[in-house]
Amino acid sequence: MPELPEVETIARKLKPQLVGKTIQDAQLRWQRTLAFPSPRKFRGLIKGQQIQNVTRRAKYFILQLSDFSLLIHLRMSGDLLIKKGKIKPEKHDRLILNLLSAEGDLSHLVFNDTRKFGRVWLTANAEDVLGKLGPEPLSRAFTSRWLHTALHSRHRLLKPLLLDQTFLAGIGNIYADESLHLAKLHPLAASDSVTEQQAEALHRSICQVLKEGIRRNGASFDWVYRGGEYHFRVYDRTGKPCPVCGTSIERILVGQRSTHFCPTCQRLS
DNA sequence: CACGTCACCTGCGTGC
DNA sequence: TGCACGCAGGTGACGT
Repeated sequence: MPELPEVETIARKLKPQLVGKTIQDAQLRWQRTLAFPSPRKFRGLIKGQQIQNVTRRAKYFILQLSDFSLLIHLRMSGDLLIKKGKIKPEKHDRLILNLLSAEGDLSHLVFNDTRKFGRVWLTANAEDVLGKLGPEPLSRAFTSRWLHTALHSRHRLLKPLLLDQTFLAGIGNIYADESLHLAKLHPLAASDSVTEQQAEALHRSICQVLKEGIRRNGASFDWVYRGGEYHFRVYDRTGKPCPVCGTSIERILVGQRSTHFCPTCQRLS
């Protein structure tokens, strides 16, 4: 489900509710949700850990604990919720952490994930999981110079390259389509054919759509994440008018992923 | 190295 | 109403 803006939105909301809480116990309700370590070790290690910070790297949540990092990836259908008091698990709750505040109040961090693709890691070395990720698009490391050079260091189609988390980390199917449209670049363009001006436009567009996503608290789909108000330009708008020129938005498959673009604004040279 | 295919999962909308 | 089918925000393991 969530891409960088959705994860950032959730992380900002969770942080004040989690920092300072102590993890009393964990209920793992779907074994494969836990990527590392084994369920037995996980439960032993996480008990008594205090949550010291909540941050984000790409589409991963990082819960900084006393002695470990708890990393969470929501993949397609995951969500993180806080519930207060006593609770009974819902159908798709995969992991529940029982939390205790300094005042002795009970609450729960619930990882709900319909499709079971989401994963959780408990590790002393977060780099083992995050080490292969490309730069953060909203960091100072991501510049249009870097992007232009990086695009020319490979021969790939633009859209699949934007989705490659080792190239640039945090963009998913929505924001890839949205940034290519804003930059007036065709999703099937070859990465090493992009001019310096086009790379500048793409850099600007990526930053703009991600910031817009964060400002609007992410995008919403009625069946999963609610509350966000990011407005799609092309994504999920097949047959509807391009907001720039009015041409009908087209949908094609690129690398097995649904891809939306304006055939007038985004020419393949 | 680049790309295609499949696997992992459940649920929803569509059309017959 | 029932049922088959296609589709979904992600990633990783294969094979060519």
